Amino acid sequence: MKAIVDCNSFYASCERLFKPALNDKPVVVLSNNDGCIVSRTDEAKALGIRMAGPYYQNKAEILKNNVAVFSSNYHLYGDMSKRVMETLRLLSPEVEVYSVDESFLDLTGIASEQLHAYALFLKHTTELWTGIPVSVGVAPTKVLSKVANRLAKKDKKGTQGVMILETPEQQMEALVKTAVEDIWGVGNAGAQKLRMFNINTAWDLRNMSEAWAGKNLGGVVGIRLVKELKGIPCIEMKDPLTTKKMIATTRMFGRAVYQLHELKEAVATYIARAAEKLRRQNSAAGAVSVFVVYNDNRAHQPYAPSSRSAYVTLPAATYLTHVLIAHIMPLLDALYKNGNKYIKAGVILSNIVPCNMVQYNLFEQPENPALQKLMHTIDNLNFGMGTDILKFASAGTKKNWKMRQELRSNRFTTKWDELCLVK
DNA sequence: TCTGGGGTCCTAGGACCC
DNA sequence: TCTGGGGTCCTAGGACCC
Repeated sequence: MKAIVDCNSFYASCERLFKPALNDKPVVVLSNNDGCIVSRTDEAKALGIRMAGPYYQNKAEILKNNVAVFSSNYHLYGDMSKRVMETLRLLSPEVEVYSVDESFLDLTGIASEQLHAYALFLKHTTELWTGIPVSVGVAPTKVLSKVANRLAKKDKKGTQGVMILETPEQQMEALVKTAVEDIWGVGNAGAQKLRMFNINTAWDLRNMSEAWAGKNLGGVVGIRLVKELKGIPCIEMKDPLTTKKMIATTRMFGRAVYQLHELKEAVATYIARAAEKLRRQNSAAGAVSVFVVYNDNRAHQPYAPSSRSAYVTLPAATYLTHVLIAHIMPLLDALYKNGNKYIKAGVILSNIVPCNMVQYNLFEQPENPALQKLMHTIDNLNFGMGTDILKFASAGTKKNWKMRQELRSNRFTTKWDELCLVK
């Protein structure tokens, strides 16, 4: 059996933790640039505030109902996430961190009659140790455990935030109550197609043949999905040591940018951030691409931006920030068009390899060990003393293109000067 | 005025090889 | 008159996730 432990309204719960007066009150958290609503408490959901809805469109409703609003505070959420995951690792031998707010646990070896008590124990211990409320779904497959988790979360009183789907009867009851668009792995396109075939619930889909799913639901993906719904595991636990195959840093600008030198500053900053992530997993990148998003002046549609991108394969894989910058800047020169209004840019590192396996050739010599040490030192200083204590000159110093975050709470758990004060 | 950021996996189709 | 078949590798793009 597998469990999924999922934090309830994770970002909003992190904010509540340091403002207990907000317990039982509606709270929402916004995306970067205070653009969209990305986390809502049950009270905010009950007001009809939609997930991923633009903030400005919900502002009236938010003001009227006295909803507490926060900008994203990734220092705080990242640190709380780490605490939750560390707690789970102490309680269970095999934990796969699936996202910032959820993990799969392998429950092999726990007897049937113990499952419910164990799931409750996971939930209570996590909440006691971290202060973050969670829901737990348990089932033979990952897809079914997500079904269980969703129902547990929807009916917290009735289920105590825990649901086990072990017997065929339990599974049928849960699947009948789950609409196709609420199944993990079924998106908008898939749901529409299923509805056309008059397949409306997860139970309907479970009863289709694998051959049908293979033909109509995207080949192997569809077959896997139907099997998982039937209780046959196809999506296994992932090795926690796997490294990322792609590393991206992309941002909307806080205000539009017109000048090439500003665009270059922003992109150099993103490269530095991406290279940091690369070094953290001891990898090197063999290719890098850059893209810019802009509104040109002829565009009459209010939100119909265009984009351009460029790609370069490096002579040898590298994790050195300045080497990456040197390869990207000429691409940016070529992409830039004077007069365009730039609203976003990003870099994507790919062809990622472990840094001790870099292939050199006749013309590319291995990195100088001194440079390796320099990167290590920069990373350590930036980590210990705050991001951007040390940086490359090409990243600029003014950064007036940086994103807006007007409603950010304190970084209570990661900055000395922002600790919670107790009178 | 105003709509995020960072990932994974799969498929189709082209280039190339013998 | 008549012009194969099978395989691999790579890339772009779509769908999906939180």
